Amino acid sequence: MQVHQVSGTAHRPGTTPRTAREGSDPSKATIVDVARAAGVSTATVSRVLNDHPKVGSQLKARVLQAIKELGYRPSRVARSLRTRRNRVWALIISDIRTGPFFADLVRGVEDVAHGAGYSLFLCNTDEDPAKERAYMELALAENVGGLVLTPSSERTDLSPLINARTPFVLADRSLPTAHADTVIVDNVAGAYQAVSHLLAGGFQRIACITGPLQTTTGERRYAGYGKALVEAGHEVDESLVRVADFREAGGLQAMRQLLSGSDPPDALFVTNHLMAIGALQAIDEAGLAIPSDIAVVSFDDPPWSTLLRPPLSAVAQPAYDVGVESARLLLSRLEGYSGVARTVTLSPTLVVRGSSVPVPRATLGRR
Amino acid sequence: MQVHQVSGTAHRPGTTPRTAREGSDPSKATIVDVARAAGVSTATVSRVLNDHPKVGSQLKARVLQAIKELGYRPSRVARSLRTRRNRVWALIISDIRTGPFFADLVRGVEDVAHGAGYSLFLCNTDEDPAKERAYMELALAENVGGLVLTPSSERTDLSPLINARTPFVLADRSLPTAHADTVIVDNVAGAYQAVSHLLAGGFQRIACITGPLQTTTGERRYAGYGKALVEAGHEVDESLVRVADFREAGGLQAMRQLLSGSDPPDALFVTNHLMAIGALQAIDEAGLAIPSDIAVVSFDDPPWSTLLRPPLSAVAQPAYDVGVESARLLLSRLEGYSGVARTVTLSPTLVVRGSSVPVPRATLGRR
DNA sequence: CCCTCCGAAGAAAACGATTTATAGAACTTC
DNA sequence: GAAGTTCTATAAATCGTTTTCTTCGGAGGG
Repeated sequence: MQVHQVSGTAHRPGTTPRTAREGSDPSKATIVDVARAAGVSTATVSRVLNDHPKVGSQLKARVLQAIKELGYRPSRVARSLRTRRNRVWALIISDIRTGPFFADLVRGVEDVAHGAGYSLFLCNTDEDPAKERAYMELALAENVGGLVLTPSSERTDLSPLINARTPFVLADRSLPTAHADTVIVDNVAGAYQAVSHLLAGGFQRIACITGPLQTTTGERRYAGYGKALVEAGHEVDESLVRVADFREAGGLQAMRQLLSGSDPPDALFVTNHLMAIGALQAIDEAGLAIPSDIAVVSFDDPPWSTLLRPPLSAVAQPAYDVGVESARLLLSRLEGYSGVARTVTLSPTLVVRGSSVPVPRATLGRR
Repeated sequence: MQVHQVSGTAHRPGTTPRTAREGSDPSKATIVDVARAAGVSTATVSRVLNDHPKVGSQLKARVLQAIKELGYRPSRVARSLRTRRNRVWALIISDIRTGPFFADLVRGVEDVAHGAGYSLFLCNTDEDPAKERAYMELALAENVGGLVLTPSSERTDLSPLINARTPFVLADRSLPTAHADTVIVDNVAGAYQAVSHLLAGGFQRIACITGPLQTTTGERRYAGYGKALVEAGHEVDESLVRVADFREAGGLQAMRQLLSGSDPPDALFVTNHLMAIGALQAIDEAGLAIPSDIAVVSFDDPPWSTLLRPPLSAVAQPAYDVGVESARLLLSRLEGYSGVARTVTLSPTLVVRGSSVPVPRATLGRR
C-alpha cells in the first residue's frame, strides 16, 4: 500500500531552495534556517548543539536564541546518518503479556539507559522467530546503538548483529551456540529450591509442568526439578512431567492430563505463572483441595499470589535486576570493552506460602 | 558520558573512499558497493529495491544477486532522511506494568500495523509527563510515520506533534483540549453497569476507589459510579469515595481507610485491577467475607479473577480492539484522510461472578 | 615592520539512500 | 538511411547533519 505524498515541499533541482519559506511551520526548521537566522554557518550551529569548546560566547548566545525562536529540533535521522551512531537502544522482548516479569525487566533496562543518556525502543516478538528476525533487522537498519534481547528459541540467529558489529546482550535466556554477554536467572537453583521444599514437606509424587525445552527457562527449570529429585534419592517419573507452552491453556491441559492418570500426583511444580493459572483451574475443576490433596509451587511470583486461598508459594525472580545488569553489560560494550563474553547469573528466591505446606494430621483427618 | 570512537573508517576527505575495501564486513555494504558489484548505477539498485517497473529483467537479476552476495541491507536512516518518511510508528504507553490491558492493546496495534507494512516501536512513560514529552520529541526526531499514545494526564501537550504535522491517535484516554482522533472505552457505561448491578443486588453503601481524576479513566469511571447511584435515587456519599493512584499500594490504603470508618461500606467498586489487588488484601486483613460482608466489582478482568474464592466480578475491556481501532484511525490519516477528528467508543462488558452476588438469607444467617 | 602562530568561524565534503533530468540505445517509420 | 520515438540506465542533486580543512584576523616576537 503506497502512501500518497502531499508534495508541498517538492521542487525542481534548479529552482529556489525550500529554505526560502520563512517563519511559519516552526518544527520543520533545519540547521540551515538556524544558521541563517543567527547569521552564522551551519558548522557553528552544529558546534553549539554539541557544545564544543571553541565557540565565542556571544555567537553561542545568538545561535541559542535563533534555535529557541524557530523551535528547532535537530533531526536524529540526519545526525545518525552522518555519525553512524545513535543514542537509542532496541529492547526485543518475547512477550509483553508475560506478566510483570518483562515489565520489570523493561523498567530496569530503561532506568540504566536513561541514566546514561540513551532512549529505548521496545519491540514485541510474541515468541515468533520471524518477527524476532524482522525486528533485529529493523533495529540494525535504524542504526540503533545496541540491543538487549530475549531470544525466542535456541535457534535464534544472531549473525546479523555480529556482522553489523552492533553490541548486544541476551537477557533472561542464554544461547548455547554463540558466546555473548548474557544475564540470566539461576533457573536450576530456583527450581531446585522449590522441589526440595516440596520433598522436605514429605510429598512423594511431585509433578512438573514446564515450558518448551528449546527455551533456556523451560529446560533449566526442568533440570532443577530433576536435580532435586535425584539428590533426594528419587528418580524422575516421566509420567509426572508435562511440557506445555508457558500459557494458561497449556497449563490447564497439562494439569487435566496429570490428574486423569490412575496414580495422580500429590504435589505440583509449575514453571511459570500463566501455566500456574491454568493448572490451578484444572485442580479446581477436579474438586481437589490445596495443599491437602495437592501442593503447588509456581515459578514467577505475581502480585495476586497472596490473594489465593491458600496463598500461592512461588519462586520470585529479580526481574528488575535482570534488566539493570543487561543494560550495564551493554553500556560497558559501548564504552569500549571488547573482551570475552560475560554471563551474569542472578538468584531467584523461594517464597513459601500456604499452597505448599503440608497440612497437620489432625486437620488432614477432617477431610 | 562520551563514547570513544574506534575510528576504523575515518579518512581524510581527499583520500580514497572507504568503499575501496572489499569483500569483508558483509553487513556494512552500501548501495554503492552493490552497484559496483552488479556493474550498474546506484539509481538502478534503488529502483530494484523499490521495485519500480522500468528496469530490465536481467539487470534486475544481477542486482539481486549482488545484494544477496554482499548481504546488503538498505539503511533506513538514509532512506528516511531522503524521503522524509518512515514506515515505523511509535506507540507511547503510560505503563506496561498495567497488566494485560496494555499488552493486548499493543498486540492490536501491532497486528494492524504489520498488516499494512509498518513496524512498531514501543515507548514506556511510567505516567511521567517528562518522559512522555521526551519520547514524543524522540519519535519526531526519529521521523516516525505516525504515533499512537495514551496521554499520561489531561495536561499532555500535543503541540509538537501538531506542529510537525505527524499524524497521531489517542488511545484509551481522551484529551478535552485538542480535538484529535481518539479511541476510548465507554468508561461511564462500564462503571454504570457495575454499580447498577450492585444496586440491583440490594447493596446500600457502595464505596468507590478510583484513579486520579486528571485521567480520563479515573474521572469517567467515577462519573459512571455517580450516574448509577443518582439514577437509582441515591446520592453520592463522599465519605465512601477514595481517589488513589491505580496501583496496589493505593488500593490497599484506600480500602483500609474505608473500612476503618464507623459505618463501613457493604459493597465496593474499584476502577482498576491493581487497586483491586490492594483492596482485596485490605478486606482480607479486616477478616471480612466476600460477598456477605462486602461485595466487590473491579474494572479490568485479569486472567486470575476466576481463581479467587469467590471469583471476582469485573468489567472486561476490549483492549485488543482499542489497539486495532487506533491503528485503523492512524492508517486512514496516513492514507490521506484529513477531515475532522473522529472518536471511536468501544463498550466494555460486565462479567458477573461470585464476588458480587448477594448471599441467600439462609446462608447469610450462618455467618 | 614583517613573519609566525593561534584561535574562531566558515566552506565544503561526507554519510547512504531516492529521484529528476539527461544521455544513449534500440525501434519505428517514412 | 535519416529523423523521430520509446525505453532504460546513468549522473547528479538532494535530504539535514557532522567534521574536516581552510581562511581570516589579530596577537606576539624578533
